[in-house]
Amino acid sequence: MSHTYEYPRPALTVDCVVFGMDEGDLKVLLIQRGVEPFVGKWALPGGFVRMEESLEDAARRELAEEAGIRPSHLEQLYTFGEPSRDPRGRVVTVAYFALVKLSDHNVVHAATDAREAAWFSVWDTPKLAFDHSDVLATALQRLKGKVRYQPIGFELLPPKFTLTQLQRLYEVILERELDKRNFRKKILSMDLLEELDEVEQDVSHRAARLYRFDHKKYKQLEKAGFNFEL
Amino acid sequence: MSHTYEYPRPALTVDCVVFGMDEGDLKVLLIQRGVEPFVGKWALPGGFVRMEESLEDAARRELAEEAGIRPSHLEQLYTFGEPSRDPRGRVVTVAYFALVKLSDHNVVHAATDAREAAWFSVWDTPKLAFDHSDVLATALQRLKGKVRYQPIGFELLPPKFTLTQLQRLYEVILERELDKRNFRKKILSMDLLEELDEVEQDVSHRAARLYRFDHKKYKQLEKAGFNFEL
DNA sequence: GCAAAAGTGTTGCGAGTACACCCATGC
DNA sequence: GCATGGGTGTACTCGCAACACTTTTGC
Repeated sequence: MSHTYEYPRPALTVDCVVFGMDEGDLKVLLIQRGVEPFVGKWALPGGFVRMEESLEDAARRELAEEAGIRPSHLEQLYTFGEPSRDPRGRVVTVAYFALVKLSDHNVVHAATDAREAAWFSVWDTPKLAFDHSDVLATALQRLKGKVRYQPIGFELLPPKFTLTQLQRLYEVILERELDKRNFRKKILSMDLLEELDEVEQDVSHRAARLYRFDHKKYKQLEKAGFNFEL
Repeated sequence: MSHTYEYPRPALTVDCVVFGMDEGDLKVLLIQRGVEPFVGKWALPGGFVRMEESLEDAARRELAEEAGIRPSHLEQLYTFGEPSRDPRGRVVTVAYFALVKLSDHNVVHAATDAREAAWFSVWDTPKLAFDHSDVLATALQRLKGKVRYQPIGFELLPPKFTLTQLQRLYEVILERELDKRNFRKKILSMDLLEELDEVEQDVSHRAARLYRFDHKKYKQLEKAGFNFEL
């Protein structure tokens, strides 16, 4: 055991920005804090990293514990380590970025340890604890950038979706309107969507055809040098 | 002081991948380790984060201490935290990505603490300590991706450079040849280069005109919604 | 029959790519 | 005078953006 171990160390946490799409509204999962500091304030789900788990495992564990959520996409976002970011002392946090299908039974059970969990529109969140507003802003930026050149948007939709749903998703994330015909042309020409023999139900107008994203085909095309774009 | 502080914590380090461009060869800075583990092996410069400094400050400090280098570009790359990545125990490292102008007096003094520092071609490095090969690979990927949509390539060149130098830089990083006329047309049309009334010296052929990258103009255009691309 | 959303093609423009020759300089 | 790299313009292609009307369904 080396001498380096005798120096004081920053504490290490993970925090997760979990996005979900609810009927054309982009939501983020927040937890109401039950302990000091910032008791009662809303914050990103997260917690301390244990000695024997990887960072990603820690993120998954916290999400399961605090909200009963198993994200369909999870990636590391950024590490925040300003000395003053936590009033308790030096705490460095590795932020993760997650996408979930709200359709799944990801209906957010109340958390294990008496805190509350809830979905907020990303355009209208309360003031957050710590530097979590910065973390959220960074995550939004990442989502906006990445959705255009990687097909991660599908992780926010139910397995079967209409093209209009897909278009709305892009419009909300990119914060601009898209042309219906051009959008359909582009996305269908990539040949990544499986056209199903089903239509949406219970709508009071012409029912739209349902599609499924073909993960396998995408992996194949990707290996062959194909690049998803918008 | 909360109970959370009584749990054991991972140690926290920073490691830096520093790139330099040497006459058409892309180089990375490595340090020969002077202490266990991996004594004598080559590794990325780095070290433990102190309690009172930010992560970026830690990266800058280590670069100054170990190699006397002050990078012209420094950004966070990725955080590596597999429990088994360090034989001494749990060590999480925040990797940084740096670019330096080799022309500057960044000639790598021998390091402070008896270790040696040297530049290696990125295509021909020795086996590295820890998971530093993964870190290097991640950094190369980032450089390759980022150089196309952000004008960071200039941080690898001397303040005054020729268009051919610039083109070689892109060719080396992107690992493909570019067309001279198209390259010049594109880069000049962005109006980011200041055409100087000077030419390169001491070449045994027609001397090329020198240019300078206009950082100020770029910042302005960026604010106005301009996007650099290739 | 009316409201509401689904579905469907064509055209013009601009950006990217491919491509070859003469010029200036040092030796 | 020859070797070495510097410097320059055009034509074709393809992808992107703009744009409006008919169809289906529920009420």
